[in-house]
Amino acid sequence: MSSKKVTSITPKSENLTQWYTDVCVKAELMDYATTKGFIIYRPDGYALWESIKDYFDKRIKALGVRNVYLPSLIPMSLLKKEADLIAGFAPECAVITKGGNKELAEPMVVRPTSETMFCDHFKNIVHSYNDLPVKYNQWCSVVRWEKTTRPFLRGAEFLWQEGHCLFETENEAREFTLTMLREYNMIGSELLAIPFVMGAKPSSEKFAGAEDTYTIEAMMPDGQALQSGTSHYLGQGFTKAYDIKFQGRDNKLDNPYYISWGVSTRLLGALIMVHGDDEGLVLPPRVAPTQAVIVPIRMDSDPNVLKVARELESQLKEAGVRVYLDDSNKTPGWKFAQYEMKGVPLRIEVGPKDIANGVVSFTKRYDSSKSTLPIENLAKTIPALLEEIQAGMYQKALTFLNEHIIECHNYEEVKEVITSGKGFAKMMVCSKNEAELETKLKSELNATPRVMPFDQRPFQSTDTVTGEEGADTVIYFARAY
RNA sequence: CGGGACGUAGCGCAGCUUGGUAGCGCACUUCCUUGGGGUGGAAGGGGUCAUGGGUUCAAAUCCCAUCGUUCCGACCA
Repeated sequence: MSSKKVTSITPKSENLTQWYTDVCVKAELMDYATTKGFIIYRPDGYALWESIKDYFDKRIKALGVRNVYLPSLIPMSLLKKEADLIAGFAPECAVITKGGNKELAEPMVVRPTSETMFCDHFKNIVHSYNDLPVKYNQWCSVVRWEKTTRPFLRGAEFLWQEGHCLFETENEAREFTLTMLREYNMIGSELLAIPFVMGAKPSSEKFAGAEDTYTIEAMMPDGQALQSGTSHYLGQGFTKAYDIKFQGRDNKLDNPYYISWGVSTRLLGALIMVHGDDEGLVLPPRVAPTQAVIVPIRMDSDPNVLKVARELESQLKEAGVRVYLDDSNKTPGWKFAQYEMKGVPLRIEVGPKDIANGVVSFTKRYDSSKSTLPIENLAKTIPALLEEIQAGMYQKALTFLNEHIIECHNYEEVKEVITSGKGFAKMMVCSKNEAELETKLKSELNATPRVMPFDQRPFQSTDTVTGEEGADTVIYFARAY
């Protein structure tokens, strides 16, 4: 391969964070905005979010969730009603104190999350058990005044969806909390080709005001964890604080059970990190804005090339493939590098030799494998190939995840796994030791308990660190983004 | 929020030490050439040197401050 003349990306192995930033900028997913800490979503970046949104919006509507929109500004007094929430979010709130030239009687907070606004509204619309359940969601942006920001992974403003639902009973609420977590997991398995670890957060990592927080955690290339989506069982804490009451079947007043759930544009960060390589972005076909690019070879000297390429383009479009024919006068080599950088899953080459042989050449982005397909029937074989790529990418990521969840039998092994970036340290823990363990791993290894996976099959009976008998919990510890 | 690096054309950089009114590569425009891994050539267009102040006859260059980006930590989705 010749030296990269147009753009170059820091190798992934040399400096992962620099590599990540390079890919975000050079694959034209985002640009930095003049407003500090904020980014501009460029078309190729926003398209990824739209894919996720389109997919997920259909899914939640099928579950009876309806979309709403609430104000982006929250009066300070309203936010303060739930003590844990304000304690958790106050340090990162943006506050507006003036309207026009006039000092506001009460400061307004730009929403960091909307539990308070939803609750304030819910108390007006919920009166009886007949009004339940309420299943609302909103697509919006939220603002959190972060000290340090990274494109997609942590920004002062990010796009997300926040689901807010009320139920008559605890069981229904808990069940839907987990339903949504499974939906999040499917965004990974069905769309982004990212395998997640599903499970519960230990209490120290729970959402401010939640009784239980469930998470999907992704494995980053450096073995660190990325919390990629959360679903919270909030119990009655909020509904009591905000005085939401309904008359039950027993004629008595009760507070409904509340849950909230969210995924954000952080998923784009996960997508970039999990699949990207030294050549740039690698996209799974189902989210890729362009699924296949056709590169004509020697199109000027052989007029037949462009003719065949155009036929192929319209054939594939008709078959529902998001295809792009690059008939610009750039050289093929330039085009190859360009679309690799942008992560296009499949490159199709059409040249005189191919036409003579009755085939097209193709290269899969994710594993660089090259082959040919007969030129007949491409409207069938290309979509099948794209699905094969999707599945291949998921398998590759799943293998990586499994190889980097490492059972640890003593503290030395935990230390080795964490400090050498090998992945998640899978530990057996006696619940009574959990708090102490957290403190120890936090201070000594900078690792936190990421998740208590739903798969709680024990791999030994003794506590990984203390060696005591009676270890009852499987926990993954890791460094986190 | 601490520590380091950086800010000069769309991108990547040189120029700064030793002040004298801005340059290179890529990208862009036109033409030719080439075309199966970033072709080669010719002619062009594009910059109040991050911002503000100071020193000076004169500042990209020296001094002070501010802002921004980035990397490494701490903190948080």
